[in-house]
Amino acid sequence: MQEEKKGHFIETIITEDVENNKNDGQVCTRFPPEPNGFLHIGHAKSICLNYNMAEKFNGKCNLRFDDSNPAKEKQIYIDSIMANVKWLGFDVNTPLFASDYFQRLYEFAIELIKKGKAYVCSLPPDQIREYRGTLTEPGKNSPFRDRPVEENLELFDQMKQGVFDEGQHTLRAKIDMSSPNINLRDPIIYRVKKAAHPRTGTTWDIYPMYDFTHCLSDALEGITHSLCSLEFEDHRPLYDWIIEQLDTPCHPQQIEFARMNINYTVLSKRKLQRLVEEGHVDGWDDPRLHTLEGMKRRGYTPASIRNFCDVIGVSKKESRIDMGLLESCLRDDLNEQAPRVMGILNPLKVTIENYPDDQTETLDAVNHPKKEEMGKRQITFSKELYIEQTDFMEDPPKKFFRLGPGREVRLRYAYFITCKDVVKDENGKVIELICTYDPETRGGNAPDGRKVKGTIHWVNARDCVDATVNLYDRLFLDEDPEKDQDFVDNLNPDSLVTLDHCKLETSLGQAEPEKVYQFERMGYFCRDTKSLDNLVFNRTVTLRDTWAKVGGKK
RNA sequence: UGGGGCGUCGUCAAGCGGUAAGACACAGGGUUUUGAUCCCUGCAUUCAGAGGUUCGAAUCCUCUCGCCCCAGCCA
Repeated sequence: MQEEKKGHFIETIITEDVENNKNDGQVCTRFPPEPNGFLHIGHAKSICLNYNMAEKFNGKCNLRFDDSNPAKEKQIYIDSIMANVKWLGFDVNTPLFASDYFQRLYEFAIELIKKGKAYVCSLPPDQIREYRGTLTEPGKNSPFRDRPVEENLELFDQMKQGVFDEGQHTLRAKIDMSSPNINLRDPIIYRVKKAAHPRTGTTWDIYPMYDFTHCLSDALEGITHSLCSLEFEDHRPLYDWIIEQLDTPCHPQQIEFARMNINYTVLSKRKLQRLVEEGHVDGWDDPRLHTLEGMKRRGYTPASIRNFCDVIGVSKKESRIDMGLLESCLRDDLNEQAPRVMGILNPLKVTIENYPDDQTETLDAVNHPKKEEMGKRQITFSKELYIEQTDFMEDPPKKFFRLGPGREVRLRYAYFITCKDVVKDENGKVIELICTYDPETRGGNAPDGRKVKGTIHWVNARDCVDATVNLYDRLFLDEDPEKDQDFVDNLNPDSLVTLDHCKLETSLGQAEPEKVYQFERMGYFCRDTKSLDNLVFNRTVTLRDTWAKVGGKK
């Protein structure tokens, strides 16, 4: 009854199709990755779009690998892609492969030849290019364009038998060499390729090209709406042409949308690959990368990514989304889900001079301020503590609510403490604070109603664990890393800062991998899955920090 | 200079002839044992520009400008 919103343009199109009972009112989409690399956040947009449209209209979405180029495809990519799609929360129980259609595709090619709509061209690659013409000049017909059907059939069969080398012959669709749309200038639909295919091995010596494979695979699967990115808009006439020539089960409708771009990062396979190969990052799953593997390791949740894809919308306008929006979606989810803990990144020793030397007491701490069901945990307190270096200033400005000489603050869940003295090393660096505590403020409230401006986090120096923490920041300095420069020259030298000997509350010693915790006041962190032998945490994202923004600190 | 697309707030994005949704960001204010969260409030007399049609246009027409994609036996 409140469902009045129209949705994006693709949803509008599908809605109308269903209302008009097109395809019997059925909706079937597909996500068609080529297994030649790892998935990134841009793919997530397509995944969510396709699966969501299918779900919304009670249809289904096929995960279909577009594996028609054995020279570039590998099983590890297939495995990773499946794992990523599943991780995002979508069904991958029955993956499909274009390679499963190779025999049928071959038969379709024969049908085309018999109809006089395709021919074997024996022009070498450079000649094919020359004959194709340019953007402004028409191409010219191949001298092999009018080969008799029988000869075409025979040659094509020989191509299949493997009697020719790569590049010697191709099968081309006979369309129009003078078309202003270059894709229609007798496009190659089959080529000789002697590489072993991850799934079909060496059974084939010829492989269908994308334009031939994709539309026919869609048709064979009964896809109703074939959603792809803008650069395929020029291919649509070819998509339709092929379907129209052949006797196919249906004629899917190709609809194009703009792919995702995000500022301060790069998303193309080629660029990601270069970052990995040149060693600018740790690998495909480096937490600074927006590959799904990297984001997972960074601590991104599937829900946050799905929500992000939902929030950014779908249109035909090329856009660059603000990284801040991605982070906002992340924080939204993490704020709800992440249990709170305390951890000190840059420790500053604090000694409570009026606290009994050997005493240790236990205090209650809630795991989530708004979700009582997440329970409580107990933390210990003693004479020796650690607080964050940034929570103390020797000469604090008026608006600084934290600790300074003579100032009083609340230690979260514990007591009010007052800084009495500052201990420095020979270089004048503050290395320890001597404080007193008010025994009356146990739990954090003063019976006399006294207020403090600040509450800071802390850790018991006698009961904590040592950890290494990776602080990640955006990988590039400029919003558009490619503007006027090679993007690798724009890498942020501080995109990774590693901190050793961070002091965390003991419970974190058993932190589960892939679980994200909020280190109160510091951000969200998760155990690094690549270094489980040691206690290493990755910062997923910082907390919003108005104080830092005002210029209070770095 | 061929063809195909796109131009609405800083960034995304609704809008489909009836007088500019929402989100993020930003700026104020409130609550708060995270300077977090949460909660209010503000934030496009204007829709790339110029003409035109109309009682009325971001929405229709014309022209202009800007940006993206296409000449792989990649997808």
